[in-house]
Amino acid sequence: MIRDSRLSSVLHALLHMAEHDGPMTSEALGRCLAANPVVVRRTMGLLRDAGLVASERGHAGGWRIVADLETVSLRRLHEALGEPAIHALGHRHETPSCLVEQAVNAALGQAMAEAEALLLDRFAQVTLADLARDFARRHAEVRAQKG
Amino acid sequence: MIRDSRLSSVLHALLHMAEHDGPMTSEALGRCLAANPVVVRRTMGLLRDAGLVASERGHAGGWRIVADLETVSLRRLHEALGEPAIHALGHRHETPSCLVEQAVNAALGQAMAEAEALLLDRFAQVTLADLARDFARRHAEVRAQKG
DNA sequence: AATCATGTAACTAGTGATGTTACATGAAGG
DNA sequence: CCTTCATGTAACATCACTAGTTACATGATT
Ligand code: FES
Ligand code: FES
Repeated sequence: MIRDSRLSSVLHALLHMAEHDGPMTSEALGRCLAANPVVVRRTMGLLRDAGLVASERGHAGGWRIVADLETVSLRRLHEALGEPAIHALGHRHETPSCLVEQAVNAALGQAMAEAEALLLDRFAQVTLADLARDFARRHAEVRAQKG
Repeated sequence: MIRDSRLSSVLHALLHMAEHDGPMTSEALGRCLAANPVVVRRTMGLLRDAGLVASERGHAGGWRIVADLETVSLRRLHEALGEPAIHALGHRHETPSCLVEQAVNAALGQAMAEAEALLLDRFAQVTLADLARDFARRHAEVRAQKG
């Protein structure tokens, strides 16, 4: 089980919703993601708290996007999910008194900080609209091959 | 205990060993790392399998470095540890049939691959000797401040 | 009123490093 | 020889975290 696939999940869900008319229920999204509806609510609830989606109960209820696809970047979604840890590696002690460990943490920490900065920068430069366009391109390719 | 701190641990241990005459026991290293001696053996055993350190039993036994500090990079240590996953994030499905998920995985995967490549590159450019020199510099700084 | 769908709490499952106990194996010293 | 020391390794517990599941309350629509 990979550690955290929520960013991947919400992206899949959001693009689905973008291509879909009207709200989508947690159960429908759960079927698409092969995930449990309660987990969908749990995760989408974080996006709702961030003002990116809205939820409604009752008949014809479900989830819908309330943000502009052009302005929502992967980084904003990452933040909406609570900025979970990106790296699986870490230090043993954060603020060691030992000089050796300080040297080790400095070297490791700098490399990891650079990698994290790069990743967040890439995340900031990709929007939901970009992904929707990429999907449309892939879709057209497949149709062209079949036809 | 939140994440994988083995690379940090072995770096700390190796630099300790580098500054120390004769082999160091797992118990002594465990005291320095605030770790269990069995865990030390477990982790150092991977470095031994990679030919970076040697272990001996009995009186005056313990661990010692058998590689050149100048040639052992953080990346080589990372490999010796079995190249554990660097990212805490991941995809839900690796090879999805759904085009939406393919687009999502492509975008996420590229960003993560770039970040991982950068991190491994930084790891490749730092050797144990570099860290030892950094430690010596910090040590001199502290002595200068005290004196 | 019945139905649908979210909101949320509470619990379980699975994963992987780390902690711990226990015992076998081999090397040095007496 | 035999005691001591230290590694080698198995087996199991612990911890943190996401994901899965069950159960029930709440609110909106019909
Ligand atoms: S399963 Fe619905 S588009 Fe991915
Ligand atoms: S505790 Fe020994 S140098 Fe870090």
